[in-house]
Amino acid sequence: MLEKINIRSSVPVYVQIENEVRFAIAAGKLKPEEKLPSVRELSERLEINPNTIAKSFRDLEMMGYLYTLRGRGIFVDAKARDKCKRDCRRAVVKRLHEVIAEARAASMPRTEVNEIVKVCQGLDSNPYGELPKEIQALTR
Amino acid sequence: MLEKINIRSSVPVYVQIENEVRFAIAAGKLKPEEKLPSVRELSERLEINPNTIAKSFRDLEMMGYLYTLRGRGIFVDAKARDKCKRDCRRAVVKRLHEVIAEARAASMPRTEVNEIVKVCQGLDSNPYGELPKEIQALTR
Amino acid sequence: MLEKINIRSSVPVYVQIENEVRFAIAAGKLKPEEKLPSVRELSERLEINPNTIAKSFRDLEMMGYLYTLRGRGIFVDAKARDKCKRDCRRAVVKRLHEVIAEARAASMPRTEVNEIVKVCQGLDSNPYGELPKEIQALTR
Amino acid sequence: MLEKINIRSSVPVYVQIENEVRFAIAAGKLKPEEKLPSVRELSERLEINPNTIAKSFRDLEMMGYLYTLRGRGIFVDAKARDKCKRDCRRAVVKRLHEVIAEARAASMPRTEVNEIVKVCQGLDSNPYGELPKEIQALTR
DNA sequence: GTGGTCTAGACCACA
DNA sequence: GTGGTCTAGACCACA
Repeated sequence: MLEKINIRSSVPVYVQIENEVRFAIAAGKLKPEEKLPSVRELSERLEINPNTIAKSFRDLEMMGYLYTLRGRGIFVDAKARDKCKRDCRRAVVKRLHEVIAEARAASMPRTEVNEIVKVCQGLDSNPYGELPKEIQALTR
Repeated sequence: MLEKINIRSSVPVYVQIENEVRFAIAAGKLKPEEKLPSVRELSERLEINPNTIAKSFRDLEMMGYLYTLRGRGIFVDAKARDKCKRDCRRAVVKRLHEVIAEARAASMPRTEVNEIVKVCQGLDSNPYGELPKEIQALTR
Repeated sequence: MLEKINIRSSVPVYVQIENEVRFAIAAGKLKPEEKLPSVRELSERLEINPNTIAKSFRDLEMMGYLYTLRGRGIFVDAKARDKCKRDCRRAVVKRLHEVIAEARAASMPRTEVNEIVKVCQGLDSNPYGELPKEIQALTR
Repeated sequence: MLEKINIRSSVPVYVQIENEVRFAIAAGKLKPEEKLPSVRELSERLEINPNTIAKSFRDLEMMGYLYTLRGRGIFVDAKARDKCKRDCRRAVVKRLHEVIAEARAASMPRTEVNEIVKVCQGLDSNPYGELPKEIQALTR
């Protein structure tokens, strides 16, 4: 978990971290009541400013996914998974709508959009990493 | 053209303007060699600072979509349309890949993604405006 | 004369006109006391705003190259040729210095600069038109 | 680096900054991955508005010479040097062609051009500063 | 601390 | 009339 952070991505680092954690909770990789790695450990491992990681955890706590036990660490909320799934779905809906509306605005044929979706669905890649070659092939 | 600017969107105004122009070129609504409205006129019509409009036009010129004739105005480059289509396609591919990879990471079933795509494809909405009710219904 | 105006050049149209006239005087193609074409005729022939042509002629008059006889036209000053040669030389010196100093700043070897100069000296091309193919070959 | 900005020059300040940075990259004074001074620091040191500096950096980023890491700073792109050399060469070729073609148009003898080039090559002066006395001597 | 966005407005070059 | 340059300064996102 959290090995996929890409500081060159246009997606802010703190958003990438928040997303990684939420995706992990939604996917059941982070279990209810499981302890997260400490800010310090992550900061060193990922070579990311501790303030950035702390901000992500603070945000996730405010959103109700995590809770802090002072002196012990940060833990996954027991009811986080369902909430996570709903929120991830909401985000996906909003962004798919935006991209597809843009494609319409540029009068890209719907069939092309469908083909691109099909190729993307067939992969299992890091959203913030370099584009896989199957995707790069589509951009020509 | 260019009536859709939404100053409340998190997408910066200058990016919205650039996108609107590119979509219009790609869709053939702005013809090669056609003159764009003047910076001042747009600034008044859209109630946006002329510097912001000028920045968008400058960017689009650097990208090769527009060219300036001093004292006359700003025009659509003769070869802009093909370039625009390619670039718009590239952007759509990149972003669709990102969203769908996120959905995978959150282990959202592929069938759900397909359903959302289907609904979005059935609409013709402003990418930066308020979410249409059909889309809002999907977020619950 | 004055057929070489290129409205797409980054050199302003009025400067191109002024230069063309000065070069023609320096080269002896425009003789002392010779009458220039009227603003109106040039404006129509070159498809250039009459204000622009009038500005060029006004400037050239202020610089002492031309004089106006009201109702008759604009004429080349009798002593213009020597002055023109001096001024052209001055401009060439100033600009050659600037470009060569830039080449030094970018640490381009002096030998390369000399080679480029040699190729340019071998041609007889329009300064404001498209680059001739011998020059384009040098830019790779 | 960047001490040579001349606000009285007719070359716009942001262009001078862009050129200084490009020359420094081409000459190897700015190394790949090196961090540039911050916008604020330069703004204070050079007494130039931060917006102007930021514009230069933004342009250089769009041209592929620099990249930004949010919250960290602006850095030299790893592949910038070769690109820079090519682009600087291209600019020198284009401008040398223009000046020399002007000299031809004014029927200045080629030998004179060669002499001026020779003197310029013997100096190491700031392209945008005052003309050195050796050059001024040539303009009489 | 870093850079990015946007507004307001002066002033200029150009056609 | 057209766009370009530059300053000043507010406010924001990010690390």
